[in-house]
Amino acid sequence: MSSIGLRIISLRERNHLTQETLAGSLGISRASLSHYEKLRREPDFNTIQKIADYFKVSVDYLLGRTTNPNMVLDDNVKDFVDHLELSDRNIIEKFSLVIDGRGLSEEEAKSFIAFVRAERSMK
Amino acid sequence: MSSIGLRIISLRERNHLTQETLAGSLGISRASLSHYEKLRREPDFNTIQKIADYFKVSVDYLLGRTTNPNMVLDDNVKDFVDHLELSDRNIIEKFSLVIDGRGLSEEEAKSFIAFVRAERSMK
DNA sequence: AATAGCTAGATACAGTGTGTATCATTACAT
DNA sequence: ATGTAATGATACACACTGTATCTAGCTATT
Repeated sequence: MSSIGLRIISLRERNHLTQETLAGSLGISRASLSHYEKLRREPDFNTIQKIADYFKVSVDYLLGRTTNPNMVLDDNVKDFVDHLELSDRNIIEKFSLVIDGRGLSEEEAKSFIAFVRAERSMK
Repeated sequence: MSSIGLRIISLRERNHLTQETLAGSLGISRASLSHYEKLRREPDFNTIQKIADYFKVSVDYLLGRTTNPNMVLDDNVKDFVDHLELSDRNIIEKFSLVIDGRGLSEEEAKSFIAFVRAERSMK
């Protein structure tokens, strides 16, 4: 059902962290973290968001609702700009433009980018 | 901190549902739903995912996170646009939109939003 | 092989948080 | 005013969580 345990394990090991160190960073006990990984306990919203923030993934990813851990950080403009040399298509795939919790379709995002370029070229 | 309560209220009212009917659809008691909306209780992951699925939004959105990859997209885009709850200005501030290395001016962003709305309203 | 050190899984229990029934309150129409 | 629908608030039994602690596996060193 839920894959949050496997996701946390994967993220933790990918970053070469022990349960001990990660738990410390999250401000919880190692035992609690172990429980989350082994699906014996469910972290509360505060904790799951700390985990998401720590690994810079979405909560939906942690919950196994999406396979894409990438995300747009609203205040991380630099990261966004770093990827602007990609094609429109890649930009769209890399970042999900979201308004009010719901994403733009790929078509809309493409139109958006083309629209801004057209506007600018007029000046 | 968490805005899940307001999000649920907003989604529920947008869809003209009472606590009673929504709670029924989610398989929980009305009292529980009321608690979630008033931030007296935290739904477990199973329930919050039911809510996300029901309204076709992400869990990240429900939690009031500003990041949001891989949305569950709703085909009814027009309905979505009709119910944008943020002002244009808030949308602009929220996204820090950048194209071709240049941040969108407020004017550009407004044009974009108007553009998307116009596009969507045609469907 | 034995030991030590590190890491993670399992368990028990006190304490906290949750779901629900129930009551109170508000809003609104008649 | 009265009735009705909807929501907010409260109390309590119960379930779940966080943590300490114990156990076990693994690796390196001697």
